[in-house]
Amino acid sequence: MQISRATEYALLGLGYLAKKNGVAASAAEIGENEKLSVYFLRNVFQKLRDAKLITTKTGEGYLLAKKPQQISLKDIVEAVEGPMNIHACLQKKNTKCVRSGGCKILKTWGGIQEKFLAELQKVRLTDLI
Amino acid sequence: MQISRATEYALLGLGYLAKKNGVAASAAEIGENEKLSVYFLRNVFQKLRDAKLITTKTGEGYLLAKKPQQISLKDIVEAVEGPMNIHACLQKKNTKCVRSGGCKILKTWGGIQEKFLAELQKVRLTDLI
DNA sequence: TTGCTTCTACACCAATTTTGTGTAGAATAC
DNA sequence: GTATTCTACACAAAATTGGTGTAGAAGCAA
Repeated sequence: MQISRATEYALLGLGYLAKKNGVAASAAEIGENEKLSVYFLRNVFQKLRDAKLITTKTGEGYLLAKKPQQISLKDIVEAVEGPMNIHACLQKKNTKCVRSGGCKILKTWGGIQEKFLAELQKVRLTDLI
Repeated sequence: MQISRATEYALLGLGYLAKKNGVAASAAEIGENEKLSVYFLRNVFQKLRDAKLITTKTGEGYLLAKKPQQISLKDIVEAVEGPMNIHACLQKKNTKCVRSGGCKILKTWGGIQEKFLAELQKVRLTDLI
């Protein structure tokens, strides 16, 4: 299991913004300073904007929408990767599981996922810079 | 983030073996009963064998190598997906990170990963069937 | 021995996801 | 108006995942 590069882009980009402390930074500037593909960065930041973690100003760049303290790692990961679902049941929704142990497995993963998300929630952007 | 289908195959297959309680089951039998691709199942079981979670007997099938109580979810996940590494640093090994917040991020993910693995370690195959 | 079953160790391929590129256009500031 | 930068796509290369196929070896039983 791996955290995707997209999430890493988000963390580095947001970290950069946090350090600018309220001053907007363009995709070009962030890419330059953090050695990231500007093109890919733009895609990732679009998702962060959709999730309202940043605001944008055409002609100026990106800004954090909240204080770094108020942005959790969970917020970031979910913004970039979509709502997390550690275990994807092979079964289609609304059909009864045909497998011998299916549901027990699902419940177990559910518990693990909850704890994992709780850990992500604890970490704030301020802890990463 | 998602658990791969391969892991799901492993869990279902191992669960099936656990229920057979010491009687060997062939890939064909497991595939039939759990509604899984026999071809893919074979690939996954090869990995479980390399990790010594199961033993094989040509002509008969697969057997658990240990008691279900002694096989943890961590064992299974690591056997199938390889040693886990939640965060893959963009940086090449042995080069200093050029990014502004890189190392802090890496350390944080490391801690989260440890807790996650500890959770997986707690769960035994017996808990899944 | 022969025949049957089943695993083994590949190689291969299709589908999907991830990562990255490119561009026309709209918004904003100066 | 001009320069800058985001926006909303579409596109494509690369990597991964999921799945298929096969020749061969190993074990077992008659």
